Amino acid sequence: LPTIIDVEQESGVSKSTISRFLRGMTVTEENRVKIENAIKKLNYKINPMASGLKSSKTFSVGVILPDITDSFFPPIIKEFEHCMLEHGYHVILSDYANSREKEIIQLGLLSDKMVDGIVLATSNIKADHIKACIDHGVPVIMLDRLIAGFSCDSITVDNFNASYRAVRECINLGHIKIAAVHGHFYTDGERIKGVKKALKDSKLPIRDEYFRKLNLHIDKPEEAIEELLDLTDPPTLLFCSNIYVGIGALKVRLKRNLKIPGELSVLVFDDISTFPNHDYVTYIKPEFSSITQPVSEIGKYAAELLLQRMKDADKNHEAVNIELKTRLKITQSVANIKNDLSSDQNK
Amino acid sequence: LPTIIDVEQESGVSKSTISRFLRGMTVTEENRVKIENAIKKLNYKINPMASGLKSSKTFSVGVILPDITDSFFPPIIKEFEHCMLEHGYHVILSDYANSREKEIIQLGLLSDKMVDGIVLATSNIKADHIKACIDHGVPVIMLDRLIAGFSCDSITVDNFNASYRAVRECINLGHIKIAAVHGHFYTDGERIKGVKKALKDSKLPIRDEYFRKLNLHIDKPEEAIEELLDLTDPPTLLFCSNIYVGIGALKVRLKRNLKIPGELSVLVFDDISTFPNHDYVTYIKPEFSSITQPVSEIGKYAAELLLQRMKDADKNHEAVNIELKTRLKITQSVANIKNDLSSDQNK
DNA sequence: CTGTTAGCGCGTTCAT
DNA sequence: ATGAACGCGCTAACAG
Repeated sequence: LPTIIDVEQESGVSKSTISRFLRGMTVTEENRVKIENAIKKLNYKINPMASGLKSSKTFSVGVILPDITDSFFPPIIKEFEHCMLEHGYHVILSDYANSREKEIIQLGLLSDKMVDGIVLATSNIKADHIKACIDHGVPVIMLDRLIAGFSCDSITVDNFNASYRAVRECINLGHIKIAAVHGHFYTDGERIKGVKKALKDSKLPIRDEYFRKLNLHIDKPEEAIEELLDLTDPPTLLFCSNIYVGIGALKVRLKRNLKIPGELSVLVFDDISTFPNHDYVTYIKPEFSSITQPVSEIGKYAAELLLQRMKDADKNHEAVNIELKTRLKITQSVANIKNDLSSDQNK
Repeated sequence: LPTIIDVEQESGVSKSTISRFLRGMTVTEENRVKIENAIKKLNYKINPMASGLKSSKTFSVGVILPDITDSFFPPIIKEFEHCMLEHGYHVILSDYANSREKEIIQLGLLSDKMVDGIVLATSNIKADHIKACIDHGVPVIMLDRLIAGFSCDSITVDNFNASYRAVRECINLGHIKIAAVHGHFYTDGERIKGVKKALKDSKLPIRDEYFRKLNLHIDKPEEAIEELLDLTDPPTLLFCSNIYVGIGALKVRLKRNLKIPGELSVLVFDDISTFPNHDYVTYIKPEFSSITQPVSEIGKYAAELLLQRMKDADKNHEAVNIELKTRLKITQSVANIKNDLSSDQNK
């Protein structure tokens, strides 16, 4: 492989001038031509390792995820990788298989590998590993999930507010008996807080038997949902705090031939039909009401924020929290109970 | 950051001995202790760029895919990344967005970046870029798709044989009017060859109007399927050459409330229910008959073959083609016509 | 098995 | 704007 010295000899220009040219600094028109010709002739490529040894830049960034087969992530990564590539960065993918320990290990490995930055969707509730990484000079952007009491750059969505507003809408449609099935992660927590706040603000009771917290790596949401349906006083509306619970609702629907919204109204945080290879669920009518996350934007903003942090890596920044807006779509899957009972209350 | 020289001073052992120790060569017990203590005390980490500058190894490999949101790939990548990590390699992800040109660019970029190896699911029909990459000393493993007339290490599945045998089974069940909807990629081609061979070997006619080749980036398989159904002499069995066509069949099924197998028997290459977040389709009965690909194994074998190639990079190997076995599952979605017509032919 | 020495290819002072 | 010289941190070839 040709080195910069070969270019030096071929072009007759000294290698420091070539090096300057290579990083976009001004060079005599005459030298520019000589250099370009020599580079083309030799098919010279800069050696990233030699370059990185001096500059301490690898031009690669890490993305650390709990599970790449979770269909939520690929669209985010796709956009992220696209943006990073435009700026000359490669993306290293790390799947930590929902293991908190492995997450910590992966973060350490990437940091040791001297990636220039990291995007992390954490499953941990302590942030020591992240703090250590940042202290080592590697900027970290938290994706989708935060850690309580830890301030860090992040990209999330309006979990709390979106859930709050969605449930308020359902309450306005007359729903009083509102249940929720959810997981035990950060996002689930925020969303359920929104649900409960909506109930509270509408002076509705929060009934413990209607709130089912699951470990979605173990528990089957469809079972929890069936149990809710089989209560002597079942809910009229089910809030599914994520796609897995939404899919659980779909299973129950298919299994019991459940009438939506006749027997149960359903609202899902996430929109199954927008997930990869899932568009066919739109043929199961009525579609579940949904809260759509802007996955491409999540990837885009993660890239932009990370690029910014890497640009001025030395400076101390305030942590920036970018909270993207979701889109609420109430479909026929949520019954208008109020209309049925008292149509005079409509404006 | 501490360097090997700091360890040298701290431990009193020369840096070349330290370097040897670091790459697992034998060292005096006495020195081992000194070195380990110094490393621990200083929290020394090897500098991958300085190391790579000498050894020309980055300990990272590239995976180049047409579309990471295609649910076929994430499980493969997951396993691949897992295996590579165990051997100290990181995985760089490159999505070329189904663009043949971008695929070529991405391969060049990764090769320039001096990754130690590459796994590629190509969309190209010429192999110049791959040849160039291998000539530069970067081993390439082709994944899922081959290029006609180009010999290269690869991991595929038994597209031809699996399709052949599946269709033979259906023919044995009495099917004569067999249609197929398929895409224009390598795998589709192999599978359709298998279908046609099965028809030929059973002395059944290959009716042009039953074979629909689509550009799945543009054409909607559900439309082609509906057209087949609306023929004056419609097929009794539909072969879907990939998951997208299978999903098209699912759409038609849901949209027209199609009776399976009453109005149409369906066989899909790929099993929708095994795709991420898709297990709920098992509640739509009867499940489509399917040919399941061993996705984890694909990732595992790709990793193993690549590791082997990187180990003895200088030697010239014969190209190895690993063809993994799929699993056929004929369900109630394929009608037993023969039984209905002539139960006396059963043994 | 150890330590000494000489680069790997490039970035970055300096003087000019 | 340019060229000469040094050093980034590590590995490998050598002599001991």
